[in-house]
Amino acid sequence: MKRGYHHGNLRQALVEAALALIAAQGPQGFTLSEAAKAADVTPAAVYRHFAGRDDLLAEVARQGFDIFAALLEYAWNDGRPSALAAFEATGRAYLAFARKYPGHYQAMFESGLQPARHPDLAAISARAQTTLDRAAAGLTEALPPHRRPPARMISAHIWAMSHGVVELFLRGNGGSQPWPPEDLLETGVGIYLRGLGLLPPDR
Amino acid sequence: MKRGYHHGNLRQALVEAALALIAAQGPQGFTLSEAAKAADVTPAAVYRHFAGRDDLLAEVARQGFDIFAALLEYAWNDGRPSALAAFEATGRAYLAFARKYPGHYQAMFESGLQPARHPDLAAISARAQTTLDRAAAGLTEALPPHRRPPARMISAHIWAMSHGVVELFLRGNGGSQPWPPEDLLETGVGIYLRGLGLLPPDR
DNA sequence: TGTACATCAGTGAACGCGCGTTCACTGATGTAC
DNA sequence: TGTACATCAGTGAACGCGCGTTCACTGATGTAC
Repeated sequence: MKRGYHHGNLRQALVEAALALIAAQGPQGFTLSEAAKAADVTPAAVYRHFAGRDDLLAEVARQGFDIFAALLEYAWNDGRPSALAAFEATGRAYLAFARKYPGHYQAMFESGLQPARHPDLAAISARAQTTLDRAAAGLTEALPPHRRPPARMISAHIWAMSHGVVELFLRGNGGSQPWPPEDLLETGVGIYLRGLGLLPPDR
Repeated sequence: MKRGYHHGNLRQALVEAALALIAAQGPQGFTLSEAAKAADVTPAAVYRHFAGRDDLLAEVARQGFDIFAALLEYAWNDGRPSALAAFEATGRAYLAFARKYPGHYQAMFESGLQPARHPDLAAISARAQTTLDRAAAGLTEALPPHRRPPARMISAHIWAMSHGVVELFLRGNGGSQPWPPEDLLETGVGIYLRGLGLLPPDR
């Protein structure tokens, strides 16, 4: 793509360069200078669009949370066709996001940046959390109140298992397993739902 | 502690300095130079004991896997007093290890070093994996064969949930939750075991 | 329609810093006689 | 028991490198008249 002195959309080009670097080398393999070079621009030019390295990284994470929340909401689809089916779709969407957007995922969960220092980040990540909570709440409505755990607890369990599968079996930190991550998550969530009493105990 | 020209046990002192740095600042916050400084020694002295930065980090991880495998084996205790109780103890031991040895844990699972490049590391981590597998296998013996999932799959599920709880709720990457990580893991594993048919469905 | 000018995105050089690593060396330790 | 000497753990200075960041600047763009 030709360009002259002015880039056109350097801000987004830098975000995408950062994404590629993170996806290829992990969140610590990303440097401001390399992102600038990948965008065919001097490192100093970055400062026209971001306050510095951390700010660029935060923007990557912010866009990630945006996509993440949208994907989860789409998968949840207001609990249709059934709370159970929608819940399972949400779990699958989690893993699909991690697989399809590895740069975003790592910026969000493995880059070590504190959401406290970027308030908009905390807000938008809360949106994703809310979707997970709603999916869990919809699920538990089928349960009699006396054995209905808090929705927030269920979403935490599912989130933990999903995140664990991503870190250990998608990223490979847990060595190789005989099953693809998708199958591991699906069976794990299935057993868990059986334990909640939402799936028949036998097979 | 007084010391003269010779340190006495610099090798282990460097490992411990690295552990403290990793625990305090994450696996990327550790540098060879700072570890040397913490051990009150010139950076060049490190090369008397390690091939370089990566080698020191790998030794930290190796010692971590050693402790980890031992703790899991101790908790499993050959399936006594019952396979179920021993399995639950193993799950608790996982989280206890992550809490008590944060430097080791991060070096093992978050430092991004490839076990392939350190063969002894791969071997010793397989030992921990084997303990988890055995615990899962002992557990499933109580199940009728027709609904007995592979032990390796069960251990992968539990490992994923445990690791997820550590990363999200112990390290704080998942925001704050109303429950301590220990409770989240305990309830999550409980529901999962119910789903396997190993705990009574009601309460 | 043409020109003067304000705006501001990107340049290029420079900075101080900490990193991992190397090298010739020094001085403490412990062993042989 | 005392001395000469080999061993080798740690020193101190230096290296090249890439990092994030700053600064005065330049030149493209688009608007006012």
